[in-house]
Amino acid sequence: MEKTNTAYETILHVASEIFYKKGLAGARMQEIADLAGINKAMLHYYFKTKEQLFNQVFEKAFFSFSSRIAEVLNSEEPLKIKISNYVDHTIDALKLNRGILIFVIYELNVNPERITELFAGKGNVDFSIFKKQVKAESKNEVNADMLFTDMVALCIYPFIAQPILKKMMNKDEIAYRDFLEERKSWIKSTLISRL
Amino acid sequence: MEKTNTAYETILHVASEIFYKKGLAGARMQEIADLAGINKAMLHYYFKTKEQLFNQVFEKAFFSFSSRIAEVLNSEEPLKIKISNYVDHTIDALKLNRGILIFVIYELNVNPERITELFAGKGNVDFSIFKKQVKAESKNEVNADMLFTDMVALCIYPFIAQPILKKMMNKDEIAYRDFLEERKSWIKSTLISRL
DNA sequence: GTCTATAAGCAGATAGAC
DNA sequence: GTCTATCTGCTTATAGAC
Repeated sequence: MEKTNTAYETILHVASEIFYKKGLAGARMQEIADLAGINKAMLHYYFKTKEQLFNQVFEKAFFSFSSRIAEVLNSEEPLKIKISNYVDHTIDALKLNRGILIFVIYELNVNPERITELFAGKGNVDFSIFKKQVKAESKNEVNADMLFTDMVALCIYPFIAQPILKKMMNKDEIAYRDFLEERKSWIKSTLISRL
Repeated sequence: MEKTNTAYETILHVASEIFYKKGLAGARMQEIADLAGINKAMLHYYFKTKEQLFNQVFEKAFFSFSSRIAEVLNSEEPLKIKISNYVDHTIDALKLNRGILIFVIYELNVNPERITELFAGKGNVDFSIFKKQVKAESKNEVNADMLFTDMVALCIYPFIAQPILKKMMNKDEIAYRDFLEERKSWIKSTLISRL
């Protein structure tokens, strides 16, 4: 599929891969230029500075997480359906690309002030809706903060610790993918048993 | 190698703080020297290269996690006690220093080959003991891989995502610390209900 | 828009006196 | 062990021709 991407988009794409792997300080403009098939001068023509390029990459990456969370928290679905959807979508997405997860976690902690900036922008998540719903749809007066924290934790941790868990549990690539797939129903049953 | 020097210890300590915050590529030898109260030449006298210093810092940080996990997995305690101890110790330790967590996660993913090296060394964790114990002490034929993954996930995620969770849940420093404390019993009850 | 060449500055590492 | 001065190479960024 030969879609003529603009140079701008091509750069953003390859820059993502480099920044995911090496972070802001470790990435090299030369390497990004090489991967994009242009030279450094052209790269600086499209993005004045490295930081500027980095910011574009980060915002895009962050948005891919916050939008999914916002979707779950703000939709009209019943709670159990919401949870089930979140688990499935998150695990499927991270199976395709877990590099983005480490990247966002790291940068969010290296530069936490950025969060304020990003949260002020569009697509804000409204936690109060979720809280009300938990109150209405659970029988056990579940703490919504705990439930939400668990939901995200159980889904993303196996990707964060993937290299070390694979090693510890002695699983190869295929066995680990099966493990991740199995976790979907395991997580759902854990979360729903709390309601 | 004789490493009983005070300067040696001081350097390792301040280097940790810098590397935790900025990673290998982002850290500056000058900054480490300044914080340690020496100059760059002296720094290179004690640690020939930046990588060498980094490796020492990383191994120490990694060991602080793996030793606690090994302790839990290999001890003679009943399963429920083990789990309870792990939750308490992990949350207490991370309350004091969460920077180390982000650091280890990042470097473990940036350079996963390092794991092989470290796992081959001392203090290796033996997962099979834990597996046998779960089989013996649980009534529901619980999947030990899942249980272990959940245990770690539920404890460390609130520290990984601390800045963003604080923002989302609208908690200040004190409220967040209370939340973390509350999680101890919440997590234990979640895990034990699975057994 | 695209390129070559180069400026400007920084960071890791060493030489060598004391 | 400790210091000053310096080397060397790399990296971002720009100037300017086409």
